[in-house]
Amino acid sequence: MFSKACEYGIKATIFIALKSYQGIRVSLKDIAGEINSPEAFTAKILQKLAKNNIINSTKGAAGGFDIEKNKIAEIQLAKIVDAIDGDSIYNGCGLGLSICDELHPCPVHDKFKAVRDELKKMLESTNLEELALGIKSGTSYLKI
Amino acid sequence: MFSKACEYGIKATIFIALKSYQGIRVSLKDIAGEINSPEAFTAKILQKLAKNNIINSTKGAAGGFDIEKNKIAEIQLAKIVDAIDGDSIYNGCGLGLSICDELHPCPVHDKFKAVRDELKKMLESTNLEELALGIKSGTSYLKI
DNA sequence: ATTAATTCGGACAATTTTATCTTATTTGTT
DNA sequence: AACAAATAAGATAAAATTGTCCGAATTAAT
Repeated sequence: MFSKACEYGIKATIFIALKSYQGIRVSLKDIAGEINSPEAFTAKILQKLAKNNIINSTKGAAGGFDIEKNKIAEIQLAKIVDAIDGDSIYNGCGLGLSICDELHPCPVHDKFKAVRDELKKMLESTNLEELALGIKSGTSYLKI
Repeated sequence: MFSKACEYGIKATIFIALKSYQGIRVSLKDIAGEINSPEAFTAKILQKLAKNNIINSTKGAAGGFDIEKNKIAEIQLAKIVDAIDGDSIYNGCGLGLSICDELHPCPVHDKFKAVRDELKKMLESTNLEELALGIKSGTSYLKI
């Protein structure tokens, strides 16, 4: 459904949010260890997230990544997905047509639209706070 | 959402179904031209569909691909997707965890489950006949 | 100032997906 | 039987995605 990069990006952001609530800035190494992802590849993804103003990155010793506490509840999953994979998942044509709309629909246009709209709605209505909370309370997990 | 191979596969199968209703067996060249796909790559996909008993392939002069008329309404989108992309789209974990279930869910497990279940339901309830009909009646299109 | 711990950025490498080419095989037609 | 028109199958190539490495830049601590 999503690219590997996007999967890592979502997990990383959740972990950073969780630690940010505790006032802790986390390093790349911590993140990669926690979400079980390749370090250097994760670094690239974090850079992208930082450039999209989803996370803060701080260079130097004692540097790392964090998110302002009061921003966490305002960051939707859609924003993360958009930063990494773009919006083609819920906007592009299901069969890859470059033009596909009500006037010139692909054979599955309507059927896909329903599913994609629900996906979009879900991504837009899910925020980082609730996801981080799930990890904190031990009802969900970031690895294995 | 789906791989390019799967997109081509779906479009090809719809076109083959449409022609099969008219008693016409279509060649690889016709198919690739109609759905605007690379010929040799499309050939590989058709082979896979044939091996999965979704389409028939006939070798030799006057050969090509077709589907028994009475099978067309029985072939669901899910069957085509499954043959080409497998079932990971609606069965795998949204964040790529190898184990992700009610007992050990990823942070987005429940939210994704809803969307994926709808996708699955849609794929399983959509059959080739209705898709081919859309093309036939000119209400949907296979290219551009 | 020096050092150590970090992220950044660019180059590179491996893997997967997509696409192509070439040769074999099959089959209808002459 | 020979030929032409197809698909099958394997090898190869190109492109995209995923993953790695290394030197540069930044910053806190000593």
